[in-house]
Amino acid sequence: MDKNNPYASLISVQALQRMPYYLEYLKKLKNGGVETVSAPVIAKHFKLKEIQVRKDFAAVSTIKGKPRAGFVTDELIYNMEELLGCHNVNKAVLAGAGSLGGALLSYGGFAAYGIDIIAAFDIREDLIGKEIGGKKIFHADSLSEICGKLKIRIGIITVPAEQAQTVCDRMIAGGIQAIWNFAPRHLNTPDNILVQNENMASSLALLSNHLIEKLG
Amino acid sequence: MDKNNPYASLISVQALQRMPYYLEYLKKLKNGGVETVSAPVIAKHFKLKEIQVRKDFAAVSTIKGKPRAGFVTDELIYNMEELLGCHNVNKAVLAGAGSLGGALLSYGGFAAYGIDIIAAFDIREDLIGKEIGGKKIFHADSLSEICGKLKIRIGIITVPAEQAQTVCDRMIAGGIQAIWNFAPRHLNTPDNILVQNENMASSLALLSNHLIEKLG
DNA sequence: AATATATCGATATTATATTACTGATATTAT
DNA sequence: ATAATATCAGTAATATAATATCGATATATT
Repeated sequence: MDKNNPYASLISVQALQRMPYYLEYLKKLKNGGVETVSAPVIAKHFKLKEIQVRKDFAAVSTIKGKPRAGFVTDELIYNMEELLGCHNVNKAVLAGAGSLGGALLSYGGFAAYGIDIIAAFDIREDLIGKEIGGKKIFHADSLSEICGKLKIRIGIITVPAEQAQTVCDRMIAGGIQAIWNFAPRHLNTPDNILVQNENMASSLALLSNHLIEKLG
Repeated sequence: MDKNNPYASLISVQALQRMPYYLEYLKKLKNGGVETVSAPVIAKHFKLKEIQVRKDFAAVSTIKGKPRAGFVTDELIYNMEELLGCHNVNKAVLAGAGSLGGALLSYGGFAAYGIDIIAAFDIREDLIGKEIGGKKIFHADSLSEICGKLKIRIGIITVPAEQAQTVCDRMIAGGIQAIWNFAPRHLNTPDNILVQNENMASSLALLSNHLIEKLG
């Protein structure tokens, strides 16, 4: 849903999405004392073809593998982390502190990907002023202003579909550059704003369809 | 991460993932009294090419559009819902009633996609016996047994990465056919089990990478 | 030291998804 | 009634991603 964007990089979307899996596994291997790893080993673990793994590794950096030994685990990890921005820190805000928003606020895993949620917003008076996962909740009316002042670049939308566009507009007014949209609705945005959709329904669509094919 | 599966249908994954977006918009149009809609109109709304929209529509069914008028909104909706299994009901269980699991249990949107979560499982004693979103929480030890007895076909995994494989094995032992995996780890499963991964890190990978390309 | 072998990188091929093209057709306008 | 036009369906072309092939090379084995 978010093709046609002018910021597409050389590495394919599919390859990028495989990276976090590689990364997690590589870290596990490293912790186990494994210093080098070959494409066939990784491929077998993930049930992928070894050529694809090698291509993916080639895409993250210029490091080369050695015949018979494979790749240096540490180098792969570092380069993947670099590619994924794990070494940067990007400040983000979250709009919609409901059940999903709350779950994201409580989730500790974003730091590893260079995302730091520094504040949350909602319109429900009973939530404002409270904290979830150590993040304070402000009134949505102050969204643009706070984003602007703190130079936030990433906005996370976890409000109901009906409010998604409004929140999106406010984020953009506040200078947000990238939006991670969990609302099941298409967002209308200027071309220079990156929208990354995370629609449960899209995922369910695959699951349901597969089930139908498989079980009738 | 879940290619090479023998149940791939004729319609592409990408097209399938666009369907929920179309569906949501079509329903909105229908509520507004719109009886027919053309590919160019839909394409403009989603910033897609009209050819792609037409191809996608052609993929969901054999219904044809009429030159100048377009497609009958109702027919499109019905056929998409059929494709996505919205008219079926598939029972599901969820393992891991933490913040993300809890959010999913509280989420009301699954019914629209034919998924009915009937029970949750966890290992934390303080959660067992309680309810979240009207769904009772049982001890994870009884997972296989209950899945088997109730003939559950779908399992949702929202446990931490370390426990994901164990939970997955139990689900399969209980006869689960399809797994929706939110744990950031690859699951090792027999070929006849469908695994649909929903990895936040994969999504973040795209977001981070785009930000780097765009903002440095 | 010579040979075998696992793994590599580079290039070529195939498969899949997207986009373009062309002629047909139903509605609207003249 | 005729002409103009928006939209369609079907086929062709292009772009992208996945996979296969092949010669090169570093380590291990004899």
